[in-house]
Amino acid sequence: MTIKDLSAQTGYSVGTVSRVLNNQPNVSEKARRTIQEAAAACGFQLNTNAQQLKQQRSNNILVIVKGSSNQLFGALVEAIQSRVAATPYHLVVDYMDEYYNEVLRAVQLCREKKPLGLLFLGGNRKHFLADFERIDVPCVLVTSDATDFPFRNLSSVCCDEDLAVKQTIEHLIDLGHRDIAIIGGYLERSDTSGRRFEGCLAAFQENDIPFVPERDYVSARFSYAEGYRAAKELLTRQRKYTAIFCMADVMAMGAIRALTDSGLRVPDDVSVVGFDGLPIGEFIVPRLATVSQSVETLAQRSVELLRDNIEGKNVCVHEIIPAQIQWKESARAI
Amino acid sequence: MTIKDLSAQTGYSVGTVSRVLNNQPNVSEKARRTIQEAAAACGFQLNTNAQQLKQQRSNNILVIVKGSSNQLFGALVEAIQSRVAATPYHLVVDYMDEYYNEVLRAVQLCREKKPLGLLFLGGNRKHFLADFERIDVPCVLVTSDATDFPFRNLSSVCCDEDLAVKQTIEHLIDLGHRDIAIIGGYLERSDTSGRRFEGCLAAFQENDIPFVPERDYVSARFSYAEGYRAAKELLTRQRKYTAIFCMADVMAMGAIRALTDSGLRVPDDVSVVGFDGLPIGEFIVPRLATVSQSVETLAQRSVELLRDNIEGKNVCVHEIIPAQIQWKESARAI
DNA sequence: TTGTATGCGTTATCAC
DNA sequence: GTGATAACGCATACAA
Repeated sequence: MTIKDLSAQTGYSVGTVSRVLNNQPNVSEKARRTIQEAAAACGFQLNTNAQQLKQQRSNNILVIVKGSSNQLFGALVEAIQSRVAATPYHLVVDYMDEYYNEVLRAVQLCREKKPLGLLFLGGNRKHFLADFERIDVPCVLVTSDATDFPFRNLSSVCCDEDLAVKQTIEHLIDLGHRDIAIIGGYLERSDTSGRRFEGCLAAFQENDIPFVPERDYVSARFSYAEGYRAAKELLTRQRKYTAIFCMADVMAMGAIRALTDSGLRVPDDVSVVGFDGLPIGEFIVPRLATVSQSVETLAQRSVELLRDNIEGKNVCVHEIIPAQIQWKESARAI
Repeated sequence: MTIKDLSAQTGYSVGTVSRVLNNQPNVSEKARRTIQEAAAACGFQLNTNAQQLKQQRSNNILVIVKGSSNQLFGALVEAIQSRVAATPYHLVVDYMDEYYNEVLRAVQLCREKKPLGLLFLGGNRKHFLADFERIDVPCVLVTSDATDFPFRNLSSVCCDEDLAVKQTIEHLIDLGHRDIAIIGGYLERSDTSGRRFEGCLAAFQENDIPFVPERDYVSARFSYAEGYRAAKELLTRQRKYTAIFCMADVMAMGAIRALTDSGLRVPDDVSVVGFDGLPIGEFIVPRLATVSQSVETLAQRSVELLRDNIEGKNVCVHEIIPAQIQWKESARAI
């Protein structure tokens, strides 16, 4: 079934059929009705390949997701999905390893899929500086800040993570904690971790709390298992910690399990704070104290921004969304 | 950049260029080398739309996911993704609400995307019987059984869920439990729930354990929040339960939180058992007793089966994968 | 308002 | 082994 068949069937030319099917003007009401009915009757659908070949573009928005064990991104993809569903565009999702080069992957996919725009869920500074110039469609970097990148087609939406982390650590300090350990990502590879690390450092320095990265920081991937491992490792170190801040909820949950397995109670013996605000955090025992990023807001703003740019607004915006610090049962005063 | 440019650049005709780029025979080694080098030099990539328009098909495998809060499917998608990445095919993922009609959606997407084959993550019996005949590409139903469907292009891969559930309940009975409640899906809408429910009934009947669905069964969606709600509801009922079996780990975790909030301890006061074997289950306190489905095996077999059929084997297979019952801390003998 | 004709980038069928 | 050339299904500029 092609527009040619539809043309033969209705007596109108393919031109008119095409115009009707694309809701274009300059078609008589009668022709429109006739053709629409005929199309509906046989469940006609335009051939996307022919359409896109002719128009030299797809109507896809591409999401590039760094790391699939990061549940936050899973939730984000879902939220983005439902927002894009309300637009004329299609969403194509591409997952890749946490530490691969997302920009090179994007360059590749742009050639292959010719998307209208790109959403990066997570991104590494070095990769962008090295190769982003090769991408010419509008992009939005989500959960990282692109303010000081020299690219006119790259917007960003993220939380004020460093500030939120700083305030979180400071609140731990207010609660009486002096021996605080951090579990986070590999700083040399993860900008997100770097930014959150800055927040930690600032809090420690301004409050004269001793913190020696080599001793008090453990690197891990963003997963339950690695959070578990990292906490176990902390327990082998000399210093005795009363609080652990984890740069992701999944790590925090792994850490809580590790502490429990070692006979420590959370929060009685050790307070644990995560980052992300995953739904599951509300349901574990104890409820997880965390820095919550609004998945809905992140999704909404990034899709809106991308749409604006796809549709010609041509603005490069860097939005900061406030993170919400949620003090729940897993942290306490000492 | 098109094969025309490549043709002009290398002096060979578009025919030869096309042959080289598709690894076809009847090309001289010299031509092959020259053209491959030229293509590599400018990072040439065939235009998928033109290709698929000409060939009248895509090289996509489509996954239709029912319900996105079901973490099991999330894990499955990931596992499937990595397996398909090792094939010549591309994976396109489509998410839909837990209770929509996945078959109608599939019919629609087949017209639109012309995939080589379909993977259904979850499926409803009624929907298949009503409309599946409209789909003519190879399909695999994952996590549900399609043995008694009259379709030659529908295979299936799933666990022996009813048996596993029956054994699980029987083991609860062996542990001394007599007052057992069930939290599951809406039976009229979820075949999966129906099948697991059969397992429950069989166990109760064969062991003469009283079970009245109206009193001892609560319907919920597959999410943390609904598991929480369902458990709270159980607590308002007359009967006092010593064990709750939940048809999904997410429900079980919600239920544990609800019990804890009501001053009950798990497993001391109430044992809780889930279904799925999600990674997080290993990390919550207490570790979740569960019926574990091997995500890896499900993914592997369903992709292999689909590939076989796409590549012409034309067999319709229904595989049963053994579920593993894992007794962990959230259940105990009384 | 409608019809006609051209070309998008590829593959595949022929001739050579 | 290689080179023309005709489709594939559609959008669109232009003619009517």
